[in-house]
Amino acid sequence: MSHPLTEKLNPEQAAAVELPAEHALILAGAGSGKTRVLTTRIAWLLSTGQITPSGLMAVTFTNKSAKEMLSRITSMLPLNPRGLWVGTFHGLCNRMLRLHHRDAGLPEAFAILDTQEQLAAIKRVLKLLSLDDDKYPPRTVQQYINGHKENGRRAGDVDAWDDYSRHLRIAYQEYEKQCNREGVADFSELLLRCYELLSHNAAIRAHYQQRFAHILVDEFQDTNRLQYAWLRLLAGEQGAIFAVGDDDQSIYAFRGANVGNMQDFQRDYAVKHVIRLEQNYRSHGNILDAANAVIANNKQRLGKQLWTDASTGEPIRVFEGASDFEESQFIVEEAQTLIREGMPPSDVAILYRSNAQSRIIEHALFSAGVPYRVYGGLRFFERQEIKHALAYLRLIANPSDDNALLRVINFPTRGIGARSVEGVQEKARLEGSTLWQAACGVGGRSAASIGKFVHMIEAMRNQADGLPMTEIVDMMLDLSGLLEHYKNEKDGEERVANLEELINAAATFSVEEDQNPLIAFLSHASLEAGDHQAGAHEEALQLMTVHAAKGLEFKAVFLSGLEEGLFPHDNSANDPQGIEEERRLMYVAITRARERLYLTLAQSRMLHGQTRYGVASRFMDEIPQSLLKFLNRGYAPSSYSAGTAYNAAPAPKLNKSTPEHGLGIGTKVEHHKFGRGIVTDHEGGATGNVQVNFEQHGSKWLAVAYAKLTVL
DNA sequence: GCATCGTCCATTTTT
DNA sequence: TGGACGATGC
Repeated sequence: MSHPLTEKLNPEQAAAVELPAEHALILAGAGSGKTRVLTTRIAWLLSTGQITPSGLMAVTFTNKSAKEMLSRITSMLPLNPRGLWVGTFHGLCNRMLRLHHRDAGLPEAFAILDTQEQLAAIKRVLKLLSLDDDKYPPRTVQQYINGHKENGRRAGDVDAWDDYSRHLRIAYQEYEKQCNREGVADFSELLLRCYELLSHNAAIRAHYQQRFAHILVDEFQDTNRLQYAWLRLLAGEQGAIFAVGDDDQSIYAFRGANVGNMQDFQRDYAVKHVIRLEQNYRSHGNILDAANAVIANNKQRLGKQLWTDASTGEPIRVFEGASDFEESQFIVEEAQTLIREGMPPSDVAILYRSNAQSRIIEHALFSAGVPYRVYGGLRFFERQEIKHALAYLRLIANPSDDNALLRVINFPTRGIGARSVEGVQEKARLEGSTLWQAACGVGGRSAASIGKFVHMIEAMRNQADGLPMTEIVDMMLDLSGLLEHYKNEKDGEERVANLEELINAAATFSVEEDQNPLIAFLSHASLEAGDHQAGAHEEALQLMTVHAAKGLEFKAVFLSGLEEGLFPHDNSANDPQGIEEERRLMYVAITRARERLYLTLAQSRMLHGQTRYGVASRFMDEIPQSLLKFLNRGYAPSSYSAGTAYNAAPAPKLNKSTPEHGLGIGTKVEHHKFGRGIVTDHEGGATGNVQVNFEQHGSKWLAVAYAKLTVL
């Protein structure tokens, strides 16, 4: 007897959907239908009457997946998505903080600082404290602050043991004060503040604990400690947490994600229900076998093995270019062939480990006239003109927002120079007030221009009251002179168009009845910076980093730059944890492909202005040779890295000539002890030394006369 | 206030 | 190599 909702699911999926109202951990492999399970679970809970829409919460990391989840739920059940608490961690915390802003100690119209704005705010703090930029780089301080917040620590909770750490703590402390004075919250603040709201306020905590009988979490492996603590607080004694995740796809440790939360969750709640979703509906057999083989090398795993009903499919194709140029060339030609044979360009992805690799590929694509789209560019709400417009809107909502004030006090220019601004800042510092308060009472030389600015903002505030959102934006663009400014600017057409698009965005933005539209719109702008660029679904090749590809799938995938140093990246090479994360990244990359996978690498690559000679990635060797098909001239089956590669196409030389001993850069050699390697540098002629990058033993300098190197 | 020059740096990134 | 950012000069 199965429920209609679960009829089309496999046994594990169905079992997960129909679990009792108790804590559960679903280990969902790549392509195993985890979103489907999550949304069907929600629909099942609702349609069987176990819960009402207001009794559940579903948390995701990105707006995209939150939207996806909502739309899938509403397609299964007739529901008003408004009442559902489905959203991102940040979005849901924001929602709670707005509802209880007084208890949370925040002004109603608190602004949300994005990463850039937080950095700007930190720079101001450092300046105020006269902390040296070189010794205390703003970015480091930012990481320090966010790191502590993500572990639930306020400045007062932080340890300091020497001058340096004491200064960092002071900076954190001052930053906290400044944010409170200005009524702003950064991203991690949303979470921490919400956590504190729940932990300090028993009534509010009890309310939500009673309300949310079911809490469903997507991408659980990406949660940080604070998010986990927040979930625990919300669940309380009665709430059931349904956590879905894949430890093998944990690739965000560098930004605080703690895979350990999965084990902690099992332990903390003595989770009885652990279900593995291992049937993959995405990729052909060979691709899955490769992914399984690679990830099997990781020690720290909860354990999973993907399988499929699909056929073995094609072999995985390997191409090794003599240079990065040749590699790109190959990718472009091959992609063109695929397209010619009828594959939709948007179903072909070119993936790389780091953004810098995209340039040469883009160049090749551009030269060949192949349309492509790079993910990860500037997003709508991050554009300069939009940021300026938003700053005005923020001042309307909350004039204490110093960040916003500084951004636009003299933009468009209105005769308030750096000196005048410093004057206001000094006054504010002395009075312990916000810039706005200081600006209101400014006298002296700059009084006139600053007074005009103050009056302008006040006029906007007065006019905005009661107006619909579009008219507020329209009025602001007019009174501020922003639109005028960009209209007069040469090449300003696109910016003008973007500002007009902002009016559109305001028009299509809908708010719930009890919300202040301006505040809601500003939250929306901060929390959903907007899709990367227009034209997401254009018929074009898709270029992106492996990180950005997580969650996506393509018929054909080119995975480029498979060299030691790049993938796995040098910076992760030294610690086992780092290598395991890189390997998970490799696993994510492989499992993006449905039917065809290309692995490409280059013997030489331009990096930081210098030619580097690399060795094939260790991850290549972890894939069984039987799954691979080498497209270049024949490779020996055991190891095809440097040593066994073809020796046609001499590697491009630096400005060094080949020395007498013949061991020029790029020569493949073998050493009796270190094995195969490739010459990467030399000095001192025939009696001198050569630098060899060995496959197994890394880079070494050797004396030519003694080393007994065999040229391969 | 803006342009230009030099210096420094160089995974991955959503909210 | 090239971009981003800060200091310098008009």
